[in-house]
Amino acid sequence: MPELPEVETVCRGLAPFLEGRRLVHVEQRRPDLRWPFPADFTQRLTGQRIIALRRRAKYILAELEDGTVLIVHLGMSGRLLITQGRPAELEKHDHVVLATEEDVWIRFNDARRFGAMDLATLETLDGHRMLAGLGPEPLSNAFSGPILAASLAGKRTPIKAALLDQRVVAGIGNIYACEALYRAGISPRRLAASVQGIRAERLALAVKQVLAEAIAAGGSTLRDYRQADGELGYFQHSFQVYDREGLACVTPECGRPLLRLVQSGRSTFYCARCQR
DNA sequence: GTTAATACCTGTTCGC
DNA sequence: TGCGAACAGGTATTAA
Repeated sequence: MPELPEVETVCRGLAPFLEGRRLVHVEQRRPDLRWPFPADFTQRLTGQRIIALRRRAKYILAELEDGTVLIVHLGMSGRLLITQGRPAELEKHDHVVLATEEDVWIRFNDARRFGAMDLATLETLDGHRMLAGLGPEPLSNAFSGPILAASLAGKRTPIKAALLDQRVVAGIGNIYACEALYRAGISPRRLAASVQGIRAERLALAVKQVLAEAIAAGGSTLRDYRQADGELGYFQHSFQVYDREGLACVTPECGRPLLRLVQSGRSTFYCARCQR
């Protein structure tokens, strides 16, 4: 389930193989993922040099030499597989295949097809429907306690749901929403509007810490990608509450069983004692 | 205008 | 063992 840290890890892992490289092969193997590909998708990419690879929220952005920007979203099951040389055979759900002049092959594999690819230009990027309206990058100075508090003011929805709202802060998914709330000691059921002052400060800090630690953990797995055939998209990371229903709260003086509840159709994991 | 529910998709897990 | 139901979840769309 790629959230911001996983996407950042994928981006960093791909950059050495793609930045400054020319795409000599672009193969689109079905008409759509979550949405249809642009009609001229392969034509606009083939032969282009990639100038830079970067991330915005959960999107990977590849800037091409003519100003085109390839937008990639991994959805929830999207993976990018890197091989030196053409793969002997493609796997099921390999939907897009790219190759560089250096004979590096990259496959976008996405069983559930919640992923997406689209094209924009540097000029139209900010207004692109996938990117317009995104909130601040949580790891940047554009995100802080006061900014979060202002964004939550008046919101009559649980704080958990608000954290998943990409307009409030970009890049957080279900897992890191749970983890950040646990770390901040805030109940997922708390009204978003009531997260102000010191609580908003704690939550903003928790979001930054949880994401930064996950990126650091992902970075340590990148070394392995560079050696063996790379599968970018997931990495193992240990969570304090996510998917730990019934297990003991890790806070030393607590140890109570963690609970699960469903909020707007999503599982939330939390400790009723440590989170208020 | 805001918030909640639903659709999309398929591999995996669980209960019978 | 086999089968079907439930579940996972990011985001656009629809409903309330």
